[in-house]
Amino acid sequence: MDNLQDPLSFLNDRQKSAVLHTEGPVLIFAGAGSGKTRVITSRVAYLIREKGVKPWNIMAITFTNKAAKEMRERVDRMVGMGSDAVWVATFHSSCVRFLRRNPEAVGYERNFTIYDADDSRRLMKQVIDGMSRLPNNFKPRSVSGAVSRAKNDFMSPDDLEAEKGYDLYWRSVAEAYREYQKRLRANNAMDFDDLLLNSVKLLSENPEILENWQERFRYIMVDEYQDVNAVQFELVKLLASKYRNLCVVGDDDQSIYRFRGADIKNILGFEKSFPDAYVVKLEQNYRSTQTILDAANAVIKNNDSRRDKKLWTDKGEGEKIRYREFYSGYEEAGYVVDDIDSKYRKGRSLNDFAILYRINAQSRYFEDRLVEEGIPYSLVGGVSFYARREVKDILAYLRLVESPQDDISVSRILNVPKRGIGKTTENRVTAYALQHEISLYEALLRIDEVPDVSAAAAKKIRAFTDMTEKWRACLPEKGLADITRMILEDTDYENQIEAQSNEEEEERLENLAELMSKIESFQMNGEEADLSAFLEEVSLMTDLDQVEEGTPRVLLMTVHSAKGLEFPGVYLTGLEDGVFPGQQNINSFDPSDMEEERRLMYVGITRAMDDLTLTHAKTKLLHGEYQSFPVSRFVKEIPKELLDIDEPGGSSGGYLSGRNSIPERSARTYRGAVSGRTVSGDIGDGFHGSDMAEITSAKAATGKPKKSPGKPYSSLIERPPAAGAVRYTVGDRVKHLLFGEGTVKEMNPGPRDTVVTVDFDTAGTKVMYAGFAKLEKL
DNA sequence: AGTCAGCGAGTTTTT
DNA sequence: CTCGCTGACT
Repeated sequence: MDNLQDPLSFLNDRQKSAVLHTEGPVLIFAGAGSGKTRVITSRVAYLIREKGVKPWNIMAITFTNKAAKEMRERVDRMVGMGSDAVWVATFHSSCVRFLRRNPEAVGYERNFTIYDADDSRRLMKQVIDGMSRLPNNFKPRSVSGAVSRAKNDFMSPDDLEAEKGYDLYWRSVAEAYREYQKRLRANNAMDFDDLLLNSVKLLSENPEILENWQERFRYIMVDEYQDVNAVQFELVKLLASKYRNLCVVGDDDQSIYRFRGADIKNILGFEKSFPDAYVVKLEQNYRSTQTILDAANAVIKNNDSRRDKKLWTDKGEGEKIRYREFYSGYEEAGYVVDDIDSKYRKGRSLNDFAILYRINAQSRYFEDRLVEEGIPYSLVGGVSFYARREVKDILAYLRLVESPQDDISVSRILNVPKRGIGKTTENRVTAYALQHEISLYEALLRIDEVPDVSAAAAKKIRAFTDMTEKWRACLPEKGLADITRMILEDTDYENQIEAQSNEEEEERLENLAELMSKIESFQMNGEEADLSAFLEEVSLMTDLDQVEEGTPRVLLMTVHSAKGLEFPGVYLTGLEDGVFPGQQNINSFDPSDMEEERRLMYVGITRAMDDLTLTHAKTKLLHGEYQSFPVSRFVKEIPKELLDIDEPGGSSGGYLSGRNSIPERSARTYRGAVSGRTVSGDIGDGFHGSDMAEITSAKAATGKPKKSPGKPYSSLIERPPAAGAVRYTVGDRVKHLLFGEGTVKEMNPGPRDTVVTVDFDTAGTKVMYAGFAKLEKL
């Protein structure tokens, strides 16, 4: 006990009061970096050590596995013995545990499958394919989104139809929704929304089960409360309604998940649901310099719907925030990477830096540059490891072994790798299954009864089901890892990949090896490391959860992913009006859309501890076309005196020429890359300090201009245009493929190519590279 | 049954 | 630009 920290040490007065107020509802407004995790963990420790509360009567809910993991570690450290009985989990994994205990109460079997967004979209596509008379623009993606939003609002298909059924589109959404739910049920599967929804159903319809959990969780704490949606709020209310010891911690200014149903009203209106709530505001920030906080405050104060609060720190003023403007995204990335590089040379760890952007598509520029410079990086987000095709294929096999009712998995792998079971056969089996209301797999087992299937096809199908049955039979004695190996072997999966001999082949095999080793270490670590536990863990895992500490590397991620993290040096990039904030939010009629973007900016700024750099590229490749963007309105909301502004004169930044002074570094081998973007091999030798021509020729020399993040030179590097392409001059009328006709206003020699400004008759003024614009003189 | 070219469309953020 | 789908061809 003695080596454990006193729960109240290192807390300021406000934090202390939040910890000491253990009974009844508590609402903590915790500004960015105000030590909220410390408050929650201290509270847990205080409850156990000073109030004699049993560890198993305490629940702490978070949104991400990462947050849960961090909280778990800190609780362990502070509480010591018995801390493992404290329930620390995410909303989703908590729900899975509720549902696994009483699946029958919501009409499911214990081994139900969890569908991720991709599975769910596939199912929706099947549903839509089976519908007649579709409205225009009826795409799985948008329908899935609409259904998800309905679910997050507790709306059933009937509700949806009742509310919006006058409209053909929404009537069809309701119809698809109904069928989608039916099929989920038939597949013994739940999507992410169902995990929450069915948990609420379970608890609200079964008083004895609810009572059981209420008795268990006498003290409940919810982190990132601003992100809860209606269903999550209901769940929390149900669990807390008996003892009412509910402590929620959040920051309305950091609510950035509205698009997936999070409702800021839940935190702003908490006192309406719990009028006796004790409210604490934590405004002292322990993370950032005053300058950074001033900037954050200046931006966020432009939002109307928020609790007024103001972050402060005693950390001192610190450096000014650097604002840099560039002509292109390429230059922007060059600046950021070079800056990191020079700090790295001065002894800073690469772990000190994060490059943040609004949209994942922007990562390319930075990846390319980091690869050129030979700087290790990890990319969070994008296509996550478990969403990669080959990984999902193998997981689908495993799911099939676990739950034969899972039609989505069956149809995914029925002919993967190719085994001669074509679409025609699949359609026949599917029709038969639908008709007889059996699962696809069941129909495959009864292939002899399915009409019109050739003997040859039936034989192949029997080979497939025999294999599956064998795996299922072997599972109990062989275990997860061996079964996976058997699957790989029996399906000849790896050889099939090799046979394809395209350039992703190597990467795919690496991913499979990675999956295999993940499975092995999973099996080694847990006591109940069986197939279903693995599938469950994997289905709730995200990229961010896999970021490994240790290896020094720069992190690249979206601002969304960065929430909850902090870095000494942050590069907040792509600050263009139209990108951040995004065009659709600029166009939106709903002012709260812009407020959400502004909160995102606020989150981005407040990630920085000491150094913050804001960058803006005037021209960017978006939707396959160069477009010019003005600086983000959010940058303009920051008082000038907080900024160190250095706008390079003219269109070419001075830093590019300065690059030549960067000495060569020996080639470095690095690996890592979350999300399977493993970067390895000798990279960057000989090309440092190169100019564009060298890079381009080096590219040509490799003979592989194909873009692949794992390989040195991406096709996204802007190349010089074909020579002699420019046949017009200022004042000429020209025609553009997309923008139509216009007049050339300006032509400036850029660093690599002539920059043309054209005033289009209908599309407005565009700035573009002559080599790319392919303008035709009229 | 499988392959491949050509076309069109879509692009935010994620548990 | 890049993905995914369709449809024609082998």
